[in-house]
Amino acid sequence: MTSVPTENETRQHICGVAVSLELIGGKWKGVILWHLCHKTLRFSQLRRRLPGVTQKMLTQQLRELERDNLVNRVVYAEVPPRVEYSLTTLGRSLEPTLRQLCSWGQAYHEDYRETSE
Amino acid sequence: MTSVPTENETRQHICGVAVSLELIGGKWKGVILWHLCHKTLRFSQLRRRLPGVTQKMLTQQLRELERDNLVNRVVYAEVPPRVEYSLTTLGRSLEPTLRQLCSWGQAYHEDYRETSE
DNA sequence: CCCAATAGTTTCTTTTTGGGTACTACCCCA
DNA sequence: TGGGGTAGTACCCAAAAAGAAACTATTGGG
Repeated sequence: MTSVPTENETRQHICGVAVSLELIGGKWKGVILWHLCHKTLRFSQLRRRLPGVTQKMLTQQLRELERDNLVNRVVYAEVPPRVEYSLTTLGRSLEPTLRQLCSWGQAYHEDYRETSE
Repeated sequence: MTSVPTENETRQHICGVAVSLELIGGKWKGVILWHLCHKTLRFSQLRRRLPGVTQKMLTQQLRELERDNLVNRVVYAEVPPRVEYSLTTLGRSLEPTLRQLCSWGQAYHEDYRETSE
């Protein structure tokens, strides 16, 4: 199971790769999840870790991750407000994949700097 | 190395996850690579395996994958034309990651069908 | 002579994604 | 009284991604 699709198995069989990429693709989601792998973070901490993200984008992406059951959002009724984001069990199950994406991407970046420099 | 970034390591250190997702993100690239993991395919074969893809999108995505050194494009000077796409060594190094994305996505799809049905 | 098949390109349009700016509410603190 | 920190919303706009449709070249086959 979950193997490369064979010649005659390509019918209406949902592609797991497509499903995953719909959930963690886009400019911010993968990176958000990766930071939350490390530890629970509040909104402003996450924001500081994502150079260039706007409040709107961060909120939006977090809401979608929450909707997709990858991230927990916990609001503390304090002043100033505190909202903490953490991975759900399902989100945590992505950790090995994120780890691989991270190390592959770093290796790529190191080996292929020349193309962009 | 390639671990979850620690509190005081978050400076200008490129995020591998972001690099990877830039390369394999989008609606088609991951799936294209996944099919090419299995075997070399010509344009029309790939097209049939990607329900809904237009010629334009497929060409465009393949050109980008080629530019990023993940895919080889070999043109045979025949009539009718034949162009074969295969993974480069670098592309092949993504196989474990794609495998994980695939099985994670399939599991997600099976467990969370209820939300969309 | 016309059609089919392959691997595209071109142009136009729509949809999705991302981003800028301003605004809110709450309370503490000086 | 007013500024700062937190976690947002609302509204509008630009850019990028995706898609639809029509067009090209080539040559073998009927």
